[in-house]
Amino acid sequence: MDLKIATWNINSIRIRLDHLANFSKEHQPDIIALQETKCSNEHFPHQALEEMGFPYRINHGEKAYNGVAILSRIPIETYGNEDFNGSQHTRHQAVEIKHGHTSSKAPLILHNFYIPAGGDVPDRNVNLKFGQKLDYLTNLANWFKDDTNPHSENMILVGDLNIAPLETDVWSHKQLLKVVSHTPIEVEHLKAVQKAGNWHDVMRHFTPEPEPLYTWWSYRAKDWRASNRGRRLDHVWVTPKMADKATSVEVVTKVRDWEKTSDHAPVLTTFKL
DNA sequence: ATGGCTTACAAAGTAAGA
Repeated sequence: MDLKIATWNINSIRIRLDHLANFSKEHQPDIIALQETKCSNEHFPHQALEEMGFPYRINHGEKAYNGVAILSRIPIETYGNEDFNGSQHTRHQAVEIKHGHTSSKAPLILHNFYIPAGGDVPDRNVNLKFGQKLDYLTNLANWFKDDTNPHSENMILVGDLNIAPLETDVWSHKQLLKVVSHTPIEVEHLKAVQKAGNWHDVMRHFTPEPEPLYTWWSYRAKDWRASNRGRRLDHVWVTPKMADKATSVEVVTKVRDWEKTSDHAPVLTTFKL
């Protein structure tokens, strides 16, 4: 079977329900992992999402900020959520995907992350948020290394990781070296997470360097396509067992053109199970 | 020219994004 998984920092789920409906209709994803839902569980728009064709929904949100959710057409069950830096922010949700095509005994796990943005100044001595971002990544790496945590050989990790690791993941490597999201210390921390879980970068498998690849463009540009000052902040990673099952990845830039859209474009990945 | 915009909020200016 084909399994289509989208990841999208939607920047408020409630204000963009129509966009979500249009995106779902056009691309027919089986599963959508959302970040920055900015919505407590109490106000989560279950009915609208049910009508959109997502009978399985897991929201892990809070009022006003952060928040992750996973919507699905096929059964999913929670596999846990972690607070990796003690901030009590809702930034992680893992689910088991019950796809029913069990060629392997190991469960198929999807991790959805919203990693802290990290504030303005890339120095933990003057900017607490930057320290919290680095700590989140350090603790995440340790969590993946620790065999007492629930892991599977079949895992997919998606989300807004808020770091553009490669030189061609940003519009200007030189001009962004001191800008939070592309500083060398953040890149090191992200690579440590990648190594700890033996994660493979699916987006760069299909679009190798040095081809530029972005998923986020600032709201402030008059014409985001013309200036094209993008960054690849959103990612799709897989464990080695899942790497050859991925058949395509698309950054759906068309959505970034929509009226009052998110500053992140959705990323759509297809797997053959 | 990276902050020019965008969001949430027991609402008029803050906080936060990145």
